[in-house]
Amino acid sequence: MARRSEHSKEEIKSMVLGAAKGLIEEEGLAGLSARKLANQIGYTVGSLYMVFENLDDLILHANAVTLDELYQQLQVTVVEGDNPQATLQILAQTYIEYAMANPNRWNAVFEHHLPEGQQAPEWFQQRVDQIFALVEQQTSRLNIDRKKAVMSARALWSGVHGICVLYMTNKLHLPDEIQVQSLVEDLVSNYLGKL
Amino acid sequence: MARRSEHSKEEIKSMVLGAAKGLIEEEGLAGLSARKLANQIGYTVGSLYMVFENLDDLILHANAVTLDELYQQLQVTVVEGDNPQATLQILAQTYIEYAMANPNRWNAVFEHHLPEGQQAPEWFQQRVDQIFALVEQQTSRLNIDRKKAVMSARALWSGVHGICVLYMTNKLHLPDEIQVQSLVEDLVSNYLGKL
DNA sequence: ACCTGAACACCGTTCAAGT
DNA sequence: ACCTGAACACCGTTCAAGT
Repeated sequence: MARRSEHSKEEIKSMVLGAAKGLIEEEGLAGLSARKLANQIGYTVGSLYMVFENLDDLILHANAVTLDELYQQLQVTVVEGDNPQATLQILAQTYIEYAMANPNRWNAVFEHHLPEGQQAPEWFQQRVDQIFALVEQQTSRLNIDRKKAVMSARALWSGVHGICVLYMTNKLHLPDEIQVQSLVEDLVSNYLGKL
Repeated sequence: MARRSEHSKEEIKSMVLGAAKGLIEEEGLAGLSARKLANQIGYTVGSLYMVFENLDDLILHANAVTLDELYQQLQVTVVEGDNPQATLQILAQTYIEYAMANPNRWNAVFEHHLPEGQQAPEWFQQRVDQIFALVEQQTSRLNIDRKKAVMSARALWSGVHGICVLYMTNKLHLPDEIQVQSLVEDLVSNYLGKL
């Protein structure tokens, strides 16, 4: 039993990533397993190791898809004419909207950790940088020097991300009268100095 | 083979939590396992289920110890006479210091997720609230109304936490000339409106 | 009552063997 | 060259059986 060659490596790769997307969406990262993936695409477990180094590599690729999708969504909200402050507000809101719309996939990006010493490969890090770049593009338009613009983008985006993380993991414990959205708005507008 | 009664349930509980602390510290949350824990305390796996509901319950308790320790460290840095702005800066710096000093245990608190629908028990949530309360105590001293003070505490602390998360998981990608500490300082001082 | 040890249903990863 | 299927070394959790 072997030698089927029904699909190219690239085809198998995208079949796996498609299955991974579905599994994470429905059961969370913890619900993902090599055997479940193999089963869904109609191959046996061993086959996964033909196209991915290991599960970590596979998850990294699945998370890259998520980051690309998020980047895409953020990008389309940027309107040329708007001032940077307003654009940053919109970017921040779009970010939590995306997280709330895709909780498990968004979570997977930050839940997943490589073993102790290892760090993510370049192609993955670029996906993260791409998003920071979108923010930096706006902070650069404020009346501040280059270094300050880089810092502001990091500080601001980390801040929005922090609210998102705690909210998504039920650790924010907001009183009912306060919405996450207004918390994000508050953070951004206060940081930028009341519009 | 059975019936030893060498230790009370409470004793076993704290032996397990001690072992868990060590294991997480050295190998991270992923390095924790029921068999390793049992081995370290000189009991068999089944015994763990005498004193904890399951591994999630056990981890929750281990994380509570971490949160208590963090709370303790934050609390001692608050000096009565200082103004709220300065105190908030100190709290924020102490927070990342703690995370950097105890990366794996700090990480475990936020890496750990309960299965889908479940949410953390009251006694755990209180540990999180306790820390927010410390921040709220300071924002309350600013010239703003009650609701704004609650929001500021959440927004500010989430922001600091966000920087911490991305930094600790190597997703911040800071240029060498920028320190995390100055990023935190920047976030807090800008949010509070340049001291 | 306390604890064991074996069992159950799962994991990720490897690799000789089959086509 | 491609893929399988079985094996290996692990998991968390349960529970009859022993003292």
